[in-house]
Amino acid sequence: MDLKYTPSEFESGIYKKWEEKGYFRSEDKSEKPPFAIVLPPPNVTGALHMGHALTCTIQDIIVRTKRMQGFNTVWFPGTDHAGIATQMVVERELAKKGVSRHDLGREKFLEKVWETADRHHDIIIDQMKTLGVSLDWERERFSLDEKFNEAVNRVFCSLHDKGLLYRGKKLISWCTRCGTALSDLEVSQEPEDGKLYYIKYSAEGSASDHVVVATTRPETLLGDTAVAVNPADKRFRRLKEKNVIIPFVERKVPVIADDYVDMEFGTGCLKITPGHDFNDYEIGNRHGLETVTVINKDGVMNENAGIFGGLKVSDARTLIIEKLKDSGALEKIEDYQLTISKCSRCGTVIEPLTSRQWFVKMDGMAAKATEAVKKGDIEFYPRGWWEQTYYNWLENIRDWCVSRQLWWGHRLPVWYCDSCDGYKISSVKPSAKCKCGKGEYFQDSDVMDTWFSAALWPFAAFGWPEKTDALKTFYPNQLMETGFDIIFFWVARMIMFGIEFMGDVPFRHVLYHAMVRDEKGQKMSKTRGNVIDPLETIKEKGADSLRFTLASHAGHARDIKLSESEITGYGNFMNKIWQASRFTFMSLDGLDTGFDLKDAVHCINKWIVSRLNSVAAEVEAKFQQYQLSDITEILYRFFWHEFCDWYIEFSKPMLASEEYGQETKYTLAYIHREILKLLHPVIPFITEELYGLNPLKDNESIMTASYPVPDKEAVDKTLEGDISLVRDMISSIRNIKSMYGITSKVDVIAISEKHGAMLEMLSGQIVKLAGLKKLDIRDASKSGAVERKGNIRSVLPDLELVIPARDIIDIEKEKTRLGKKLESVNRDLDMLAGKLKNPNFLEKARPEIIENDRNKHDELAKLRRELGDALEMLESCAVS
RNA sequence: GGGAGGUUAGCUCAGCUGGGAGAGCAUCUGCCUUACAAGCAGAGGGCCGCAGGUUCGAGCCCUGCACUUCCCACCA
Repeated sequence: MDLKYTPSEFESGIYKKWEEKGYFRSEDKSEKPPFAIVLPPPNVTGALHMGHALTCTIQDIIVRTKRMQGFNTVWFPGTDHAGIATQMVVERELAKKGVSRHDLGREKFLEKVWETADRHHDIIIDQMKTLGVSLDWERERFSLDEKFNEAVNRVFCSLHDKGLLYRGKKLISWCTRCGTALSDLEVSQEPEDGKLYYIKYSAEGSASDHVVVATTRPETLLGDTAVAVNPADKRFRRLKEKNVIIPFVERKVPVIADDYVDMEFGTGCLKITPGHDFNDYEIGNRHGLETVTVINKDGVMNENAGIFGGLKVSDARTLIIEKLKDSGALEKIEDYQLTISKCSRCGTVIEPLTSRQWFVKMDGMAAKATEAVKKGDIEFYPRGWWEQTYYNWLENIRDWCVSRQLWWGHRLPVWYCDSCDGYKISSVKPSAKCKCGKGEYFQDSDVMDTWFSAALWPFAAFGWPEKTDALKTFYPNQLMETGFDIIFFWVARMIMFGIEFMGDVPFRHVLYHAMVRDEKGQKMSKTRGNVIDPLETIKEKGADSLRFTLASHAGHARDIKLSESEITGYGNFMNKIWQASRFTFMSLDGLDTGFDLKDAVHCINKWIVSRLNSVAAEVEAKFQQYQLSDITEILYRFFWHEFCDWYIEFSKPMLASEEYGQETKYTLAYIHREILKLLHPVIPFITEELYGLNPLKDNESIMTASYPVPDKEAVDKTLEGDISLVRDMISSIRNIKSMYGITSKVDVIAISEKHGAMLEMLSGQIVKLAGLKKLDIRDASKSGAVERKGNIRSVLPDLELVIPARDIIDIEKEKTRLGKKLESVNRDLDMLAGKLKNPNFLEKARPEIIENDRNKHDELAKLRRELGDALEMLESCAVS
């Protein structure tokens, strides 16, 4: 065994072994209870980042724990084709060579995309393996594979049959760069400095009369089909049922009254462009207005824009402003802070325009999805955090535009007739002729929103629409672990489709993880240059260090601030585990592996077993709530500050003793093995490596070992308290020695009523750990002969320590030390006494609280007496 | 505009149905004590964001405010 912890030497080998042995496998049919979780499929757009490392770590911890607990555990792997995102990555690559996707053509372009997707896929899988994920690789799927396509088509057709899918010409968000329609979610609002233009529209039949409208998009006036005012606005009464004339296109449009118009804003007069604005579109619908489209899908003004036709939107705007100025129709320009819609993928300004697209009706499914969470069929963790957000979104949901004018994705299973308006929904080309009798069917060239297929993961992954055993066993999944940023994109839609197509929710629990940020709390991004690369980190510090660090942050906060130094810090813990293991193994010569733990009698051995079981119970409780950060903290503390700092130190003389040697060796090996098991889900590599060296290992891999089940019988709180007193005693002596700068060994007289026997048993260790020459244990009832005067004293509950040190004692120092202690005791005591005197407290507080406070009070009172006594003796000492 | 978080030691965060503030890291001091200097031992450090209120008792509950992060939203 190496003297130092060097993870690079064993991590990759261990992973290979796990894979070869098939430890990640799950069974379609099994006697064991199922535990299913689907990995949120990473996009094949690039390499993994810290966010992926976090989600993988969290899921792997849960999955490994469940597997060791005896569940038929499946962690389902896959990657997502990520339609628009991946297509864009490839388009960018091509753009560097000056090639567009249209230059290549659909088929050639898709070949390129597949190449890219495959390349990224391989990188991603390798990265995940490096991190140690225990995904059931044999089940791996791709969201664009053939079987997935079947499932997607099935759902599409079925939605259509149910009347939940329709084709409609509506105003939609259009990205002119991507050349596709987008769903609401794919549009982000960004603040921008803009201008508000005040433009005169002259009234029909009156050369002098006019209205002024305020707009941020003057170029859309070409598509205006009305001007709206508030019905209550007296200023515009004269124009009721009159027309105004749109400049340039000289169109007469009506002045209409609509409550939507805010009298206070701008001029109180609103230009209505139903063809290019969502509000206007609705107002237009209310008033039966014509919709005029002036902007084409390529972002160029069309023939309806008159002399501006053929200009790009931005150029048209500049020119219009110029011409309005020239004609005197531009009243003024104000600076204005506006929010602008942009394509969340490429940042291009969104053009709302009317287009024929496919929509999924959402309200019915949304209601059921809301209900499922309200009823508790699905629970969100952290509890209650995202529920409100989820409800709000579902309650205000709009129909989902699922068609995309992209090439990379699931092709719509829609077939149009080339000679009439007829169409058919079908996964395969319809064999029959169209009703019209003449036409041939051709397939829609559009593809589906990526999230459409993503919404099927929890059941499509297990073979749906076939009724597979896997589906029967693993649906609903037990858990979905993901980022809260895709709660609408993905989680809500999985829930809706799950209920719709499987008749049950897709998963029981949803665990949301935080966003990984840099140490200053800023988002990690390449442009900021603050990215911590998981692979680099693993190479330098090992996967376990990274995993432990990430897990230590996996509480229920929304942000994680990650720093390199922290990962290094937890690397120290890995080394500590390594070193303690070295000690363990080198101490086990002559171990009887058949020893029965129940035969161990030494209080220290019983104590550490008790502590182990207490800790296992704590971990179990935290695991129930997915409080992984608490688990890492508990285990860190237990391993380092109890097992290493105290147990190992106490065990040293015991290991060599004739009487306790055997039981101590066994206990040491046993505790070591059990802690490794508790730690394994978090830090799988080092624990596997060390488990293999533990003579008590009960199988060839810790992955197949059983997770520690807390044994209540083994927990002895009294014993834990007693040992705690011994620890306090040692700490207290160390404290005194440190204060006085005593480096030599000292004598200590310990006076106790009840703890004599235990102190006697542990005297060897106490002498060593506290740095004593001699420990003299006396019975409190017969301690009269102890000379306290002029000696250093320390008082613990039922334990008084006297250090004969007349020659070194510094009266003033000692007075300060004891005085400080007394002060703090007095403070607590006053507080307690005050409480216990308060009739209101005695009357209203819960009895157990009062009882508890009384006990505390009595204990402190005793301490105070003894401290006072000690101080008094110092005084008399000073005098004499 | 609506909604949800956050504010506790220098930093990162825990703090249970309200019982009287904790951890890790960092800092300071002393130690190469034969598992570990990536270590051991000891110590210091807090108007729990501000102001009210409820209560015998508030870091925790209520109200307001400040700062901050994030969602959602059609004010031209």
